[in-house]
Amino acid sequence: MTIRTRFAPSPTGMLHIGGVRTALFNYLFAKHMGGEFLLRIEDTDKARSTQKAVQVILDGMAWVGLTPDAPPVFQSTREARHVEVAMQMLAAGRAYYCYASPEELKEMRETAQAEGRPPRYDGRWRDRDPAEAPAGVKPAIRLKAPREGETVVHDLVQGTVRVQNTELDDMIILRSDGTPTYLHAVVVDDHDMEISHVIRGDDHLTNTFRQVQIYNAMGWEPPHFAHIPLIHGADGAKLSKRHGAVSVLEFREQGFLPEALCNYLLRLGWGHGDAEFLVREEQISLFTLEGVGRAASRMDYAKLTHLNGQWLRGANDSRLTGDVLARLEALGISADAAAQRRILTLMPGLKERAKTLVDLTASAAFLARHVPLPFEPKAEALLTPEARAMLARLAPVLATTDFSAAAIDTALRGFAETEGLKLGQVAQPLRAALTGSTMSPGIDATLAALGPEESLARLQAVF
RNA sequence: GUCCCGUUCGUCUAGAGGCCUAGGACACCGCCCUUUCACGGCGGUAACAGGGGUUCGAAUCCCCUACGGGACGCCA
Repeated sequence: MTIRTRFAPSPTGMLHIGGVRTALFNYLFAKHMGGEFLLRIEDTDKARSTQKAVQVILDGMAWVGLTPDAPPVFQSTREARHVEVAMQMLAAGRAYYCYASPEELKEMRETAQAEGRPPRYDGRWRDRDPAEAPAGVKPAIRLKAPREGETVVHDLVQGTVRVQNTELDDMIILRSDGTPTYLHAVVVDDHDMEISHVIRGDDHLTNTFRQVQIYNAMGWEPPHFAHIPLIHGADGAKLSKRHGAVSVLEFREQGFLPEALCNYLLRLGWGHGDAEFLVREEQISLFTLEGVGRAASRMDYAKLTHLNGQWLRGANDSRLTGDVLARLEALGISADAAAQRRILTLMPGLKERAKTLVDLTASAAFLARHVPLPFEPKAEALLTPEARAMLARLAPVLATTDFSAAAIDTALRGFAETEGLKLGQVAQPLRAALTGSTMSPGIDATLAALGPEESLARLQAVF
């Protein structure tokens, strides 16, 4: 049997980070098993679904590198099939028309709650002759669920979970307007798409019992289920906007690399020994559902940030430079060809110090600026009259070097010695004059990246 | 209210009856490295929710309690 998983988001306008994790688990499981990963857009709620919202999902998936193995399936295009299956169930006596009004249903729920019973449909049309149907009322179609025994789900994460059938009621599969309900559509689609493993958030666990009943009614083999815990915010409550970023787009804007985000999301609720830093290939070979925890885990932005720093350090310099350039542009700082070269040259030193692309951009900005440099207060303070005089003596010394990092380092050490200064006493004012800041990559590398003309111009500006 | 699920350092986790004096990572605190800031290195603080069993022996198995989460729509 082919292993086939799917990620089935509804287009609500954003791709939630919890959804990304669900998608990642589906993807890794499928790849680990040598199977396929599919995408299904659950756009049956016409009011909420827009082409733009769909695009957000597709872009987000592409960004995190979770490419489905087939074009996405749009649930809205499958309505006729959902109806067809409902009709088959009706014909087979596994479903029935229900003419109960919304008011009746509301009343049913309220009295049940008041009596301490679970709020359930009482099955009043289950065995009634359709001839008794009230005139002019369009019926919904309900599943004729078993009333005795229990329904069992062998969940690959949660273990065997069973529920008494008396706890379940006859769910609606087709609304009175003829449209399928979500629970029904999902079952039909998963069956038709030949999904072997349904891996989804554990908020769907209780839905699963009802879905299994549909499989049973149709005589279909249900897929394997794996319900993974949800992600919570730092306070333990369901992750929401007040906890910080939740949409993948926000993480992208905040300067996180997709690799880092995926790495973090994987480690959230899944572990494999002491492994922390994992590239996609390792993720695929190591991922199993047995490693998935059963408890919800809390989002920890600090750890994500740390991981992002690690990924940043390992990232390709020209890739990072490209991103930094785009971000500088967005900040209104345009980098000419020379500035672009400087950024690329200094990138190894820059990325070592950054945690996010936002940090990285901020630390690279000085390379694109021009002579009246903006100075941070601390940098300004370093440029005392004595320091400026010292830099004036230093400039000609530097000018004699070939401006390689090594030559600059030698020259600086020699200069400090003749001046009777510690290296730091030379380097810090120098750094301030060149960068406008008190921190930067090594001063030798910084000088080398800036080049002789620009470096000397910046020094002259503070004499 | 009813049903379902869960509970190891602050957080993410390792741990499948003796290897646990409970390991790693983030965060935090020291020290080292050092031209700044980072990185890196070394060290430290810090957890088996509580109570009963079972067993020679329990973080690991069972029960109860507490707490947390989820689900109970003609939403998805």
